[in-house]
Amino acid sequence: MSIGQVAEAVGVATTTLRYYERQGILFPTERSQAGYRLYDETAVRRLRFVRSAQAVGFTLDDIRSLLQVDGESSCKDVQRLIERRLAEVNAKMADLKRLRAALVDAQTRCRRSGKGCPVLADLRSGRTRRKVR
Amino acid sequence: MSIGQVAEAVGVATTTLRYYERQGILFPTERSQAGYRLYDETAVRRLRFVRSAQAVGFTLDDIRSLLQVDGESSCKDVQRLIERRLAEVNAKMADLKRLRAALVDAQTRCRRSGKGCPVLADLRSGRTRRKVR
DNA sequence: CTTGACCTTACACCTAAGTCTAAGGTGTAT
DNA sequence: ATACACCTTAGACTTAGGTGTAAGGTCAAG
Repeated sequence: MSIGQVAEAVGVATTTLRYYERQGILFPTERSQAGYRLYDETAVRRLRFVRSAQAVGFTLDDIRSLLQVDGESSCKDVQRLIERRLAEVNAKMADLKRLRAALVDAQTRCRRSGKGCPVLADLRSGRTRRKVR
Repeated sequence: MSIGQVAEAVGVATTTLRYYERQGILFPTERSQAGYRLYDETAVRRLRFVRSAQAVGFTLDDIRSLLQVDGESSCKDVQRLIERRLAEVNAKMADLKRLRAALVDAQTRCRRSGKGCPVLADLRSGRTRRKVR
């Protein structure tokens, strides 16, 4: 398969495939006599793997290690990555919850106020919500 | 206050303060005769506000609009802005929830498996969870 | 045999939120 | 008066994940 066919099959730009190659993530199995990259079916699967992993928030760095692990090691490395990512997600959600509470609070006070803006007043007086992280 | 004092007070690099100035987010109230930036207390409050907002994922662009409202606009604008932020925050949280569910699921299956990695197997076979974001 | 779609390379550019560097001016403590 | 910490500017660099451009080679169809 040519680079364009693989790209088409997975829904990715050909430039992205070349980029992945530079990043050590996906290589063509061979080159045509004209120098064209030639891929086989496993490239498509591998590429889909990359995109799925990205969709779940893994970086290309993470994915490179995942792909290196792929084949021999137990789940240990994968679990470590998941754990780390999960901690990040949880922290972010806690942050967002706090922010949302603050916004809802501001909204409520804003609606109740007859004149003047309590939120602006707060902001000006520096009464900001507690510093996060 | 000098740039260094403000930076120290808020726990930010002086270079960051100059960067914020270039970005139209925080300006010194005046300059010393030598050209040194001079800030007052409101700068510290404003800066803390910026850092809090950043900590929960607002971009400097977002923050600039928030701060612009601060100066002159009416409560209506603030409410509109709050509404928009709230929608963004809720969307972000929904994304994160979906992401977390996928991660937890992967983790669970990972832990249950005796040998081989079900996550890698899944991803390799292209059986991905629904795409997030 | 030329047009158009596709491929190659190398290199520059993009966003975001800064950080680093060079080359120089200022303020103060000893 | 000199060492040292601090300040100034402009401009280049950083990370991540690519995108865009220039200049050219290849392949199939008409």
